[in-house]
Amino acid sequence: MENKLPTIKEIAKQLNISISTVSRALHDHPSIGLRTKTRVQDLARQLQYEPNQTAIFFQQGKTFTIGVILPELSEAFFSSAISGIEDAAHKSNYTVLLGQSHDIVDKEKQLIDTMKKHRVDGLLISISKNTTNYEHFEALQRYNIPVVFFDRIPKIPNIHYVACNMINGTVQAINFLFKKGHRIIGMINGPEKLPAAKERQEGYIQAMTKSRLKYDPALVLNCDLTKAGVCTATEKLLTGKRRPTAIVTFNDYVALDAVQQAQKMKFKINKEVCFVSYANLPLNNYTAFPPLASVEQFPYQQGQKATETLIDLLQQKSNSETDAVNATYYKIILESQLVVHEEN
Amino acid sequence: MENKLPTIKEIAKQLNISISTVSRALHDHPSIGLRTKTRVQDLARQLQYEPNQTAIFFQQGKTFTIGVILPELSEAFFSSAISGIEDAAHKSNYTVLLGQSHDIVDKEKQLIDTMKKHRVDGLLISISKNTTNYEHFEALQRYNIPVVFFDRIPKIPNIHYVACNMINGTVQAINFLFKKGHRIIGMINGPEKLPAAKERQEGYIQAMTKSRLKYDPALVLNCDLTKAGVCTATEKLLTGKRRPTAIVTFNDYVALDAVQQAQKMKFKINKEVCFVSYANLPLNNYTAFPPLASVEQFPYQQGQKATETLIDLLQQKSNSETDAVNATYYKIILESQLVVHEEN
DNA sequence: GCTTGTTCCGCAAGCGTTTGCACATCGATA
DNA sequence: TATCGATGTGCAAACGCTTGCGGAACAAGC
Repeated sequence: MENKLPTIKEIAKQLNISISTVSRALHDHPSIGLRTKTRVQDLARQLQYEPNQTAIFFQQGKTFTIGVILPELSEAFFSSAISGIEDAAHKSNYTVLLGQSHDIVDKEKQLIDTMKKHRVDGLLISISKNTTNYEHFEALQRYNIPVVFFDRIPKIPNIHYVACNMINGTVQAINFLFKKGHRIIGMINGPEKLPAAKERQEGYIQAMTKSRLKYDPALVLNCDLTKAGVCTATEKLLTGKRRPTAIVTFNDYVALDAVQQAQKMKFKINKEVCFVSYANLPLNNYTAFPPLASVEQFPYQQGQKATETLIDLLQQKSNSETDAVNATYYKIILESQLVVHEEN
Repeated sequence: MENKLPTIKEIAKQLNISISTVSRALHDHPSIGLRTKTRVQDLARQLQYEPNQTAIFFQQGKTFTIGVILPELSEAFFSSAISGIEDAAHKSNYTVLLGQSHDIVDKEKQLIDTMKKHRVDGLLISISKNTTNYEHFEALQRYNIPVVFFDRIPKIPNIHYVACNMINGTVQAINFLFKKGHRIIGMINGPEKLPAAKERQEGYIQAMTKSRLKYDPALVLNCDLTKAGVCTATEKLLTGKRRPTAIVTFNDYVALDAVQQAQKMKFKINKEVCFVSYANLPLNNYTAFPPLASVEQFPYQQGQKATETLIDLLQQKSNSETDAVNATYYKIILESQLVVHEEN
């Protein structure tokens, strides 16, 4: 029951050599003779020696850890993203330190602090939707710890980020509906201030004008994404002057709520009104009236890509000791993509 | 652009006092005079001093980090669990180091190694379903790093774990169906070797015998949880000699697949055959024929509880330096609970 | 005046590792 | 024989922080 873990010092003592020799032997340093090298390695194995990473972290000023801060781990989008992050990190021998903000700004700040204290090498952040002040992010720059934002991105200059272009997917969605003969197309969007909502609206406008349908603001409704909000919006659209025959909804859950509301109003789904949405969650395979199509945002890939660029950044940093204020900022945009569901 | 972060040494130099005084001043040590204490604290603030945690981790041999290893981050159950874990950890000022095994034994081993190297204070593990050899877990004991298993628990003695008792929930499910008049009740279970499946079956048998219904093994089918497997099982049950009027399924997804298959076979759902399942996922609110009821397993709470007991363990450990081989092993069982869905 | 007790502070060791540099040994070369 | 590369090894500093212990300075008590 030797409680103390073996150290190189211990090995050195037993072999009557210096600790530096042991260290080098364990690292296959060329200047160590074969004899001693094998002696050291054998004893190390026998003692089940494992280097104390905390000492190494400390000594090297590097932890091979990347911090991840996101709003809600249990949300499908983020749990896919974190999965991609973990996989990518693991591939490059990095480890993931995790924190969720629950969309609370204070907790977000706390987490950044914790991460800073833990001396993470870099940070991956998807910001809380209530964050309006970005000082705590800018502070990170001064600490020289690289950040890559993803999905939810603050409106500040000179940052790295990975995001998914919703405009393109939205255009695809509208075109899809247009080809099916729809001419009056509504949209139940998210909260106005949400960037994700703005992009969807922009795509909507682009596609509508390009299709020579006029853009009618009355057909685009913002809502708070609660069930009640969605129902209200649905009702408003379906009882409005120009009743849409198709509705694009902010995400799959909104679509489901909207479908329910439409049914309650005795509309025949897919006959009198049909839906298209975002996210493409697996549950679409099971619901009674899934949206006809859904815009996939590739959360796993976003997480993966964000991690890869962060690790890139870290490697650049350690290579160029010159610290050549490498003022290139990665702005990586994945394209969203419309997935049309089987029509059965 | 001072790249170097301030250290206590820096503060000491500027104030012309020793670093030990600075250290103590920053910790409000009683033996430091008020004057110097405030001087130090002021300068620290001004310099935006932050202690280097890696140095502290190293020095104290403690990282305030707990490692979490689970099979799949993007699965609803685990993402809820990790959410509970993170919340509980954060409350006690611990941070979460994350890894997913993807149910691959080798990756699980690797992760344990990484965690060990990172000198996590403790470990939370839900084992890969392919893990049959438990040596790598037992090795942890020798390193004196406490482990709390949750949900998926290895069959080895003397471990701490948190789990959810599925027997009780299953009994509730069967009783629920019994009260509704069902007398022939089938079960589409998971893979035979899966402990979760065994428990469900045990609950099934208990409830059936207690209700004076005889236990008919032909009514309990194992499947591999793929869509095809579920369909086969469903078909077999519904064309069998004793056709069940109700079926308990391994989880909500299985229920949905089974419902689809039953419909394909022209059975009227909820009339000729109805379903009860496990997990109680939110998607049940949206599907055409959700199970009548679902056994909730409280993943968030399981994660939370596991984290709390782990932290308990850690505190005991640091308190009793006596290392009084505290041979009490926590075996915490949460009760699952049947949630009956609105009948509308 | 001497002892005793406070109050405040510094010295230095130690945590485990890496690494620049110096040094010893030795066979080979001039 | 003196010089010189190799080749192999050790010394010691450094990373930033905590903490046991010793000690200076000063006031109070006898």
